[in-house]
Amino acid sequence: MQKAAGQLDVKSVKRDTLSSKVIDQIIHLLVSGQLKPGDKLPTEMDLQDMFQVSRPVLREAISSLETIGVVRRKTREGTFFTNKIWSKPYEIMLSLSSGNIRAIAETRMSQELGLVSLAAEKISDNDLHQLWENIGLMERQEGDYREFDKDFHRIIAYSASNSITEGIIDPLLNMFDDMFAGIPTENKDKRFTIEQHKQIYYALEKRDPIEAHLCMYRHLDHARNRLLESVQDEKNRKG
Amino acid sequence: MQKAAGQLDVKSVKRDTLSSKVIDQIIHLLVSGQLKPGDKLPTEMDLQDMFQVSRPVLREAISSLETIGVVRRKTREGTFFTNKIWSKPYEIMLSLSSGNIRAIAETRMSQELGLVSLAAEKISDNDLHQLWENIGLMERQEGDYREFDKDFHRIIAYSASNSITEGIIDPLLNMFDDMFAGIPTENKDKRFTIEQHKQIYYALEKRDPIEAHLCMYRHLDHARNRLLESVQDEKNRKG
DNA sequence: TAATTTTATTTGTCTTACAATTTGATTTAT
DNA sequence: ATAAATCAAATTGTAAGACAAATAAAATTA
Repeated sequence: MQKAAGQLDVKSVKRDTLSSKVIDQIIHLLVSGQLKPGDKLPTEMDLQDMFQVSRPVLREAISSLETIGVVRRKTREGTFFTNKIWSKPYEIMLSLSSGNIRAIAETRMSQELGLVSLAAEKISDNDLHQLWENIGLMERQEGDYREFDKDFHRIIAYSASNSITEGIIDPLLNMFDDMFAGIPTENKDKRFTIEQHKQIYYALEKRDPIEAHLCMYRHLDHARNRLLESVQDEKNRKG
Repeated sequence: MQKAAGQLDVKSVKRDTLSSKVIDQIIHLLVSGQLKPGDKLPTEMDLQDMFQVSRPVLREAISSLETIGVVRRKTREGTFFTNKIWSKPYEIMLSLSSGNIRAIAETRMSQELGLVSLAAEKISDNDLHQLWENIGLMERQEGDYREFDKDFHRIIAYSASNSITEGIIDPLLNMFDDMFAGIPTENKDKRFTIEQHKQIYYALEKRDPIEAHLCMYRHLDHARNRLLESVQDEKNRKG
């Protein structure tokens, strides 16, 4: 088999600590069907007995699973498997790309292009209605419209109803938006953005995954180019 | 602002434990530019001093960051920020969808459709060569060709060179493949799959994101339908 | 029956101690 | 002078025991 990046880097092989073994065993409760999303896990004391480890080791494992979004804990109430991965884990992951404009832009393109294809198949009439309303609100907005812009993309991403990967959208939109901080937007940008949003809306209305992808690709390609150009201008001004 | 799923679910708001605060502060070392991917973190003892917490709390935080893929640790050597997110974190996240055939199939579609669009822009001549070789190997394979099938998709996904999300592909391909376990593949399936792989290859060779998406969409739509039908047949046989 | 108080459950944080791994320094042998 | 063996040190890995905090549930009181 050809070498894959994930297999080449020895350092990425998971280290065999007790805590990581506990994680695998807890995950196995899901994979084997013994427990399912939403279910309550045994108490820390019970898990300690089951896995025969110390409490700090057990808590490291559970804290890790909470950070990655697979469990949630509440004092006195207990520990539960979640139903979906929320945004914080992705925010943490994406922090590795902090300041890396190209990486953030490309991650955004990759995720949104995939999600819009799925959204075209699954989008509800209510989501379509919300998209149309959002376009109207953005048109009428006098000042900063970027929050409406983000909402447009957010609605589409969540309409794909993907419980594992939808949580990536908010951190991505926020990081992308943060990179425009201090860079003025022009009115022609707004009109063009609205025009592109409408085209995406029409493609989604037709529930056409191919056309939705095409329109979204054009939109995000444009947004990426504007971002890279703005940052280049900023560097030229400061240079 | 319209309600977004991530904001509606109060339980997804991150709890304010000391360990989670330490995570935020460590992440801030990256976001603020004080440290960057690949850099070594201060020792556990130093971090304990910096953040004024106990060692178990500190270790819970670091274990969490290791599980989510943002740091790696080695006894005696120290703790380092990673350069990319590897597969294990995604495997853990995806375990929430264990047994959920539709969710896995849709996640795979979403991710691969996004990654192929990016790959069309970025793919190297070497990757193209590897894809063509893979098609040849798959054609000549007498028995089980599924490993070659996965390799084809793996090469494309990694050729997009996205350090944050590329790690999702291996667990996805494996989970998707596991669902075919016990379901026999027919020779006509193989010929059709090779045909579709070739079309994806040609689109990538042209470096055409729109066409690459279209071909990949057709391929994955077909694979998803075959999976759902096979599982339905299996249920009918057992029912 | 509703409000208040008490109890119990479970997670959250901490201190102290020792173990394990492995890198780097030192000593010894050739 | 160099290689091999041994030792010391640095840092992470694991554990026991204790107490705190949050809060759900039970018991008591009005």
